[in-house]
Parts: sequence; structure tokens; C-alpha cells
Amino acid sequence: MKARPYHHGDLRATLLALAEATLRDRGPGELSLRELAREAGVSPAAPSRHFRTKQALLDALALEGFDRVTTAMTKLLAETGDSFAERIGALTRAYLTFAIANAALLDLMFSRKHDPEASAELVAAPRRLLTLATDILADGQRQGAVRAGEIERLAVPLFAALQGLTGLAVSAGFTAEQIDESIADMVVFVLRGYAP
Amino acid sequence: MKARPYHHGDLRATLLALAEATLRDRGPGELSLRELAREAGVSPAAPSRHFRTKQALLDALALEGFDRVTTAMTKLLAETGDSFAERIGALTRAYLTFAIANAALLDLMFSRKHDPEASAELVAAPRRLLTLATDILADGQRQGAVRAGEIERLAVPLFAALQGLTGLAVSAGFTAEQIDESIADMVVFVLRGYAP
DNA sequence: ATAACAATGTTGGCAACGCCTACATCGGGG
DNA sequence: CCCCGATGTAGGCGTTGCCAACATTGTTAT
Repeated sequence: MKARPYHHGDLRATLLALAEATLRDRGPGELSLRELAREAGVSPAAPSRHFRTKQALLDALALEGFDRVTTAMTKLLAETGDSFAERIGALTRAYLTFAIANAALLDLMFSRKHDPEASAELVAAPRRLLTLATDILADGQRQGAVRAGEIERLAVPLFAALQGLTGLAVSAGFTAEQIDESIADMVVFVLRGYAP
Repeated sequence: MKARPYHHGDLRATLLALAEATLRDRGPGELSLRELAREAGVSPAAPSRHFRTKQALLDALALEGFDRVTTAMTKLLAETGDSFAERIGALTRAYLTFAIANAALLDLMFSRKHDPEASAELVAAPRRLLTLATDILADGQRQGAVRAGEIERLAVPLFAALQGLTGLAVSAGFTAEQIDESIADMVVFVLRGYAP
């Protein structure tokens, strides 16, 4: 029986979890591979087995973030009614909730700091998120709640408003009440913007 | 006469200029005080006279960015007609133009990495930018182009859309044509959203 | 004039960091 | 049973941000 086995067991997952914790409550600048290794009780060079570079770890973290947010949102949207207004509200609420609970992670996800052509996955991940919204818009068009037009182009203001709202809510430290208000306002704004 | 005088002359301004250049074309991660000093032809510790810490330099850079964008936008707005639609269009165009030309700088300005309470200036700087927009909204209300409501709250979707659009345009690498399209779309969207 | 002074830049050094190469240890498949 | 790939360790290189002590300059007061 060893106090500390030579092999860690699941270093990769442990590192990702520790990294996210550090990211959340100490900021991205404080994230150091060596310190992660220390916290995991492992040698400074061990993480390199799983992430060849620090950026690789950040990319993996971002990818995990995209997975989490898309599954969370698809799940919530599945439990939501079919009306365009309802779905826009659910979309906004879900995204804003995630953004506030994972501000630093979201920053990381959209920071254009990933290597030039990045991993193919990191390019595809945001697209799945995007599709969630374009699908809602397409449904809205079928229901007559959204005016005609090319979906991809119609979607731009929606993305922009959503992404911008999260930034605002986080950086301004919105209270729960302000969040509710801004979601309601945003839904009204979007419904009017897309009305035929 | 000395080839390199002991005193630099205007190290502070030089450092800021070099830092912005580096930021623009090599990214924020590549910004090193020592390298800036090297490029300025000065000893590694010299910058500390003007910026006690690296973050202090970044804060100064962000502040300068806010100054530049607000003056650019106020100037452009001064040359613009009085109609709400015109002013919203000019606002959007001006901000988007700046954002695309100074993507990394804008990132820095809104990165919530500035020290907790930051310098008072860094808190006030975004507010001046914000006021530019709220003033337009207030004018719009007087003209009857904007529905009634508390300005600060009404402004949230506008800020969100504006800020989000810049992020989208930069990260997706919008072409000049796409930029024009998205500005037009955004104006329509906003006008509908605020119509009484 | 000149002495005191604050501002500015230099030198040297510290600890931490990311990353690299070579080696050690484990566990599972021939 | 043994070998081999996967995983972790050891040690080291070059760089970084930051600090303390010292040097140089321009100004200001006497």
C-alpha cells in the first residue's frame, strides 16, 4: 500500500477540474501548470503528458465549457413550450445563467487566443451553440413570428444581443432582479425586432 | 553628444505605443515588460519608473483606448444629423469601425482583469462611452422615436447588441460587405425594438 | 554658483514559470 | 512471462515580473 501511488489514476480530469476552479476564483492570470501539478500532488512536468502546452489545456477547458453549455441549453429548451416567445426567453435565461455562473470560463471560450487554426473541435463547438439559436429562428419563421430573410443573417443581431448581454451582466454585476428585468426586456426587444 | 542619452526623453509614451503595437499584432500573451524595454532601448527595470506593475501599464493602455474611442465617436456624432435613425447608425458604425481596427485593445478595455477597485479613471471611462448612447436614446424619446421608459434600463439591450456585434464581427472576421450589412440590420433591429 | 532634491534609468538578483530531454515505473497484451 | 506503450519523475534551460541598491540628470532654493 502506497501513500501516493506512482500513477495518479486520472490526472487529466483532475487537472481540468482544478484548472476550472482556479480559473473561477482566482482569474486566468493566476493559472499555472506547475501550481496545478502541485495541487494534484504530482510532479511539475506530469501535466505535459496530457496537455503538451498550457494553451492545449486552455483549449480543452474551453471545449468542455462549450459542451456543458450546449447540453444544458438543449436540455432546458426541450422542457420549454413551442412558442417563439417562450423559446427566446428560455434561450436567453439559460445562456445568461450559465454566463454568470461561469464568467471566466465563458471568457476563455470566446477569447480569440486559441492557436490560429485551433483544433477542429474548437471551431465546431461554437457552431453547435449557434445552431441552437438558428433553429429557434427557423421555427419562428414557420410560426409566422419571425419575418422573412436568410436565417444566418437574421441571427446576427440575436447572437450579438445575447453575447453582449452576458458581458454586461457579468461586468456590471447584475443583481438577480436586474437579470430578470434584462431578460424580460431582451425578449421584448427581440420579439419586436423579428416581428414580420 | 551621446548616441544614447541616459534619459530616454519620453519613455512612458514610447512604452505605451510599443505595447499597443505588440498587442495589436502579436496578441496580449506576448506582451512582456522586458521586451518592451528592449525595444525602447532601455534597461529591463526602467519601465517600472512609469508603471509600477505590468497591470498598471495595461490599465493605462485601456484608459487611453477609452479616450480614443469616445473622442472618435463624439466627433463623428457631431457631424451627423439629428434623426434617431441616423444617430443610431452613426453610433453603430463608429463603434464597429473602432472595434475592428483595435480588436485586441478593446478586449483589454473590457477584460475584467483590472484590479478590484481599479483606478477611479478606469471606472469612469466606460461611463462616458455609455453616456454617448443614453443621450441618443433620450433624444429619441423627445423626438417620439423611442418608447417611454427609464433610460438606463432601456439602454441595456442597445449596449448588449453593440458590444456583442463587435465581438461577433471581430471573431468571425466579417468582410467589409458583411459589416455594412450587419450595421444596416442592427439599425433596423434597434429601431423596431425601441419604437413606441 | 552650488547644494539639495526628485525624477529617471541601470545593475544585479530572486523566485516562479513554461517547456524540453532523458529516465523510471507501472500495467496489460503478445 | 516478458516486453512495451502509457504514465509519471528528475533535472535543467531560458524567460519573466518584480524588487533593492546605485548612478545620472534637471530643477529649485539658497
